[in-house]
Amino acid sequence: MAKAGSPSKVATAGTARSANTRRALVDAAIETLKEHGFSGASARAIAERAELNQGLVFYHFGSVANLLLAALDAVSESRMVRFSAAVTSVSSPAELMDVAAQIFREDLDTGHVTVLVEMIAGASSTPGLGAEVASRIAPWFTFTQNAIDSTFGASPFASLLPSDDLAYTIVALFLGLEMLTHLDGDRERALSIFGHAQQLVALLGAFSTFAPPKETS
Amino acid sequence: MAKAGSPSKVATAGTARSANTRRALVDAAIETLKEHGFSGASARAIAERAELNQGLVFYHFGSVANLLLAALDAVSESRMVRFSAAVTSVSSPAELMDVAAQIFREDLDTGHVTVLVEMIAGASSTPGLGAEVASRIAPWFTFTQNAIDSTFGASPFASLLPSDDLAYTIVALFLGLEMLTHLDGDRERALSIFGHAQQLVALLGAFSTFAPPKETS
DNA sequence: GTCTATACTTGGATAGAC
DNA sequence: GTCTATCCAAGTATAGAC
Repeated sequence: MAKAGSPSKVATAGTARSANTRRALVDAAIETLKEHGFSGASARAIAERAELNQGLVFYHFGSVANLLLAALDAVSESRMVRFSAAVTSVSSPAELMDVAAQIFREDLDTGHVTVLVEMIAGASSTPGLGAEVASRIAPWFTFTQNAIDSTFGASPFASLLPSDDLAYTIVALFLGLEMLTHLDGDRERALSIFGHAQQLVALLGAFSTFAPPKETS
Repeated sequence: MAKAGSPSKVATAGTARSANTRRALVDAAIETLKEHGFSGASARAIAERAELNQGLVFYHFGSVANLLLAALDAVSESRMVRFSAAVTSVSSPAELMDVAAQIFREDLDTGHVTVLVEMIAGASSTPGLGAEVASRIAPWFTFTQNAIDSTFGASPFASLLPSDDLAYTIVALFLGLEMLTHLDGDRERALSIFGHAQQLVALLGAFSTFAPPKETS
């Protein structure tokens, strides 16, 4: 499946300025994905933005698809760090909603979710890419599910809406809202929706007692 | 904005076999979008599938982007017809949920929503395409909102979740679920989620009386 | 080991044939 | 008016320079 070659293939540890070049390419790939989408993220376009020779894409990553996956890894990791930090300070469903809204706002500004969306949508163009993207999205489901479990876990609502399905739904909603917002440029619409969701959670809280702050292990 | 030319430009009524060629190209464009996504939907790929000369794309539609928009129009119209028919027989929120689940299942099978998703995600590649796609998505918001108003309209929940925001959310959820399902191939997951939504609506119905079947005008 | 110059392939677009 | 043969630009990939 992967072609054997001498230099880097998929992700050589490498040393020296190689790392700099790779980082520059990954950064440029992220920006290009945000600005011109998957179909606009060619080796030439990315290299031009990084002010590097186009051939370096293939030397360091083997293919454009591999570089884009590295870009997806980078944003995914950075977002996961940010998410984790934000969620640790959360103890109630209402607070979790606040964090979710805040995170969504940030993602809208930074364009990080756009990278996910473009990679998912672009996955169907290249054989095998879908599976690679899917394995990189998977952590988001478990992360979201954990966040739900540790706040809504003891709530009576948990029984009629399993947290894995809810997590899947929330990720889908994030992606869908990002896509539409990116399309129509109507930031306020999505933020208004998060506002309603916050109210709704508050209302649900009035009907029943939720789980107390649950420390992480 | 649009380049003036002799033959068809954007959508000439045309006559004779021209219409056949155009239809064949549109059909092939839809299939190509479903199978290879926006970035794989080149003039060559589409024409090859239609067994037509690649240059016909430009003669009949002026550009690949215009052909893809025509494809979006076609699926959008066909889905709108299907939707409208399904919704007219609906009189309660529970029934509306049934119809929504049914429609989603159909869209998953036919791949119609994939076309929307690919066009939205691909819009950022070509200047001006985003606005065109947005104007073709807009009817879906108003349609969804109308469906909500005529079933949930008199419900007390309408006050805490405006129907336009709810419609936007539902469209976003549709797109997001389709994207994820297409990625991981897990049909059952999305259908399970619709099942929970149906239960939830039923539960809400138990808390309060909903509006009676409201005839269209 | 790192990078550049070059080869080759695919895609968009049109001049001109029918 | 409809379509095809052809042109040029952009994309991927690599052989070879440093």
